[in-house]
Amino acid sequence: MGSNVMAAKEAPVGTTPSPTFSPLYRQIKSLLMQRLESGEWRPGEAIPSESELAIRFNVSQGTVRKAIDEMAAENLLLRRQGKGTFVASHDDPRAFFRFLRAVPLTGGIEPTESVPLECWRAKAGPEVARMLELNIGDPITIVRRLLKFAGKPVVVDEIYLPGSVFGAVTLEMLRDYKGSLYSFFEHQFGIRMIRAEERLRAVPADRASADLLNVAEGSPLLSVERVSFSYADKPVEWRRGLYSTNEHCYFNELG
Amino acid sequence: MGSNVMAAKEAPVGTTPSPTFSPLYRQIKSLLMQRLESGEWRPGEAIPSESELAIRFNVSQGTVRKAIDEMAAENLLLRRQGKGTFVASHDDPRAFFRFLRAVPLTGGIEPTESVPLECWRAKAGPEVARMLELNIGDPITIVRRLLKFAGKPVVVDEIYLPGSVFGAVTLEMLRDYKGSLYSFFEHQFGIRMIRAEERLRAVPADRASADLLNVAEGSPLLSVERVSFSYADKPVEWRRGLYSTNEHCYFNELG
DNA sequence: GAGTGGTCTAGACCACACG
DNA sequence: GTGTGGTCTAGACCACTCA
Repeated sequence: MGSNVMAAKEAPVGTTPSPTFSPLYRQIKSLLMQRLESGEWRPGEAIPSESELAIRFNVSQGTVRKAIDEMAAENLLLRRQGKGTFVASHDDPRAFFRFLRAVPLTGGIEPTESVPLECWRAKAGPEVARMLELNIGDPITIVRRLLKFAGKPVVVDEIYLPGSVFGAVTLEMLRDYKGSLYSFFEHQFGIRMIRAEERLRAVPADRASADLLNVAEGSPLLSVERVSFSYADKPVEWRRGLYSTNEHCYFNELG
Repeated sequence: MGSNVMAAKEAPVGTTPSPTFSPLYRQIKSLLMQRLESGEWRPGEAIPSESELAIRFNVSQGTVRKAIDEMAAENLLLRRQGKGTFVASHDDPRAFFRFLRAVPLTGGIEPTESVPLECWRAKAGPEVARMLELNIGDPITIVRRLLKFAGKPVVVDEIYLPGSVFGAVTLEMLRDYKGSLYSFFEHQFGIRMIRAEERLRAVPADRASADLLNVAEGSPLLSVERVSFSYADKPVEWRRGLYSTNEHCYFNELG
């Protein structure tokens, strides 16, 4: 019908048969993504209603709906019937469990507790620089913390953060904060993690980790290396966790 | 409009505010699931077109579409524009990678090869019985096999199957079959795996596994225990894999 | 009751595959 | 060209939340 936000076709021009065709709802999705990335709508806040967005973008409500559908499926937005559509947040316990796959072998759930151990500044070495798309020597912030399940130590994490964003993190801030680490990043630094890649291996326990986890030096630990991404696939955290898997395991569902 | 396949509301009757409301498209989805479970449409085959299903079920095409959308999102169906909608199959290499998360540390992909080692009958012990929802003592079939990446051994699997379904499996059949194990199950036994749960731990290598994987006895291995489910959440496979993670890792994406 | 998301419909048109 | 899935629209009505 009426003229839309942008041309329905982004000029093929080239020789390929259908190079860059993008349906309207994906263009709307892109616009919504831009709003999220720019921080115009913050985690936990409601975005405008479907009908208002439809008017604003000059498309039908169904088209807005399909854009939001996809973003809800990607856990970027959260729909609540009768209330509105909200920007996903790590304050939500569901997000917590999506990013922590350790569970007791016995089944059930146990109360978890994050114990920050250290926090210091350093310069990025080659590996961290590559993972976080930094230059070697760029400032980074490193956090070491222990994760306890039902009071028992289960995971030691070493977390590498770009100093440009997380330079102000201190051990005190971490200790004082009530909530998950990602919730902390969200509120204190305006960075929301939306996706992560993990690589798992089995490794022998080093002395320091063995002591922290109450296992014998050299006993097998589960090494979980993670790169977390914020909007626009920007890597903003690299971490390595060592999991004691005597009473817990890493749970994963394949579909 | 016209009368549909079933009542739009399944009589609340009780006192709860909205006990079992199920939208039309979910009822359609249930009907489609029944067709899949019954084997009326087999893996790889096309199901009737959306418009035909809409007529058959006396609903609009959009409603059928939404039902199929959900099933496609769950990897039960596969849509191919211009061709039709197909029952998902493990012949599809994409399914293979969804169920095998081992990748080279160096990145890239390597050719994989499954080497069946042994196949024998046994009776279900307490653990297997629980995992496969069998009775203790029920017949089971056990398969041991080695998974090689680029010619090198990386995973030893021990696979427990209910004898009632997989009693006819032999080492020769496994050796002769070209394709993945789940593809084999699909074609030879009509069982399609649609979902699996994995529990990962780090364990010391036993002598036999160490020899097969060319690692030292006692060195850390990644233990991956898996229960696979077919339609209607029926568990039909339990397996334990030991992964050598010196040159490979288990890759997982969190969203 | 007003506002929001959720469902369902009917119809038009587009993109793709295949003969 | 015919048939399939994919997009987009417009409108009606349902379910939920909150004031």
